[in-house]
Amino acid sequence: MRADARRNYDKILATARIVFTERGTDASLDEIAKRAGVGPGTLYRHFPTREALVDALMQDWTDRVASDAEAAIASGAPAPAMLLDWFEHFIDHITLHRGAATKICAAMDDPASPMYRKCRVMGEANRRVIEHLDERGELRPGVDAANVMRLVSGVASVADTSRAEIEVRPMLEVVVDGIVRA
Amino acid sequence: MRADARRNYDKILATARIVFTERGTDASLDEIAKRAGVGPGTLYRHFPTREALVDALMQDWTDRVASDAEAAIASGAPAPAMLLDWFEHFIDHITLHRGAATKICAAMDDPASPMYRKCRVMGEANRRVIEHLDERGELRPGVDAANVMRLVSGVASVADTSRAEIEVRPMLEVVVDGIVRA
DNA sequence: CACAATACGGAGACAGTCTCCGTTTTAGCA
DNA sequence: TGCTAAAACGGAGACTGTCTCCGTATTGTG
Repeated sequence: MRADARRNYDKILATARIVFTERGTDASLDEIAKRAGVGPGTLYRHFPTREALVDALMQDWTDRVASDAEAAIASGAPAPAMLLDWFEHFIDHITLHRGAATKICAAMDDPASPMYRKCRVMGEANRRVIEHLDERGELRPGVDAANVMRLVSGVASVADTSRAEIEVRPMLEVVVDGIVRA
Repeated sequence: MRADARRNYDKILATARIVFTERGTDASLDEIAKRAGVGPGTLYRHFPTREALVDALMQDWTDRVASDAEAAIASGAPAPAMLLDWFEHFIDHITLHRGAATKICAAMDDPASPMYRKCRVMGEANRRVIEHLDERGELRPGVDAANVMRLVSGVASVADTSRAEIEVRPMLEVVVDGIVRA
């Protein structure tokens, strides 16, 4: 990659991070280009779709999500506490920008999406937490990790979509009660 | 309302029902106008926003949702079966068109939305089912109906958003397990 | 330093939203 | 029925956002 290309790539990303935070993931891409001081052509060459740009912004999530999962497991807390902690971290990650959670829900089961690989990493992290607890015998029989992830993403999506400030905690508590052994 | 106005109103609604089903709730409003044989001005006069149009299409949901809730209660089934049945009906209603569930999630806690009143009716129906079961002593203490509705809407939203065909049943089972008395 | 390869960026085609306002239709009334 | 004010129509067009094409500029390598 040429030096000027790299420069613009980084500039666009930094600007996108700001604009998406200000205005949500539906913000105008041309505006991002303008504020980054590049032409729209440049933006679209680096990021052919909005999704590709959002995806690039999530670069470092992947690692953090995985390490959050490991930390939760390592804590050795009882199932309910461990799950709540893990779920809240999970939701924090996928609601970084308004509208992000919904996009991730869409990408989760769509192998064609550029975000799909990251969703798989998140799914993997989640699976590890669930399986760990399952091995400790603290979950109901038949709990499916993919299913749990969808459910938690749904909670994130509601919170993300809603105009009002929604408390996710009470919803997560229901989910937790629904999967830990009675 | 003048006769020609009524005629156009109905025509637009009928066309919107078709187009939204074909293309989802993001379809072009001008296209709906064109296919309905009216000018865009006419469409926007009757339905100032997309949301107002979607809302008008949901006209008859309200009644059906309420009667579904009554039917569920009248069935006298045990809590898990009654809830599953009710939740599935609920989700059927709010996923009538692709993208509808997400719009409803947004409207649910936004009194300014034209859909807000309908959401309240749905919320009321849900509350009745939950409270009925609570009175029968079959729910865990502290279950909050509004919270349950958000959770179930989240499930609907995930299923609606996802490219793949998601089974809602397993998710609903988790929710049910999370609210019925252990 | 020359020159190919690479990248830039903005003009503009296209699509969707929404409004304004001159024209047409309707309904009530003489 | 014929007239008229009020109501409604509808389409031209302003505006905004997406995305592409291609002439121009920048880079880095021999």
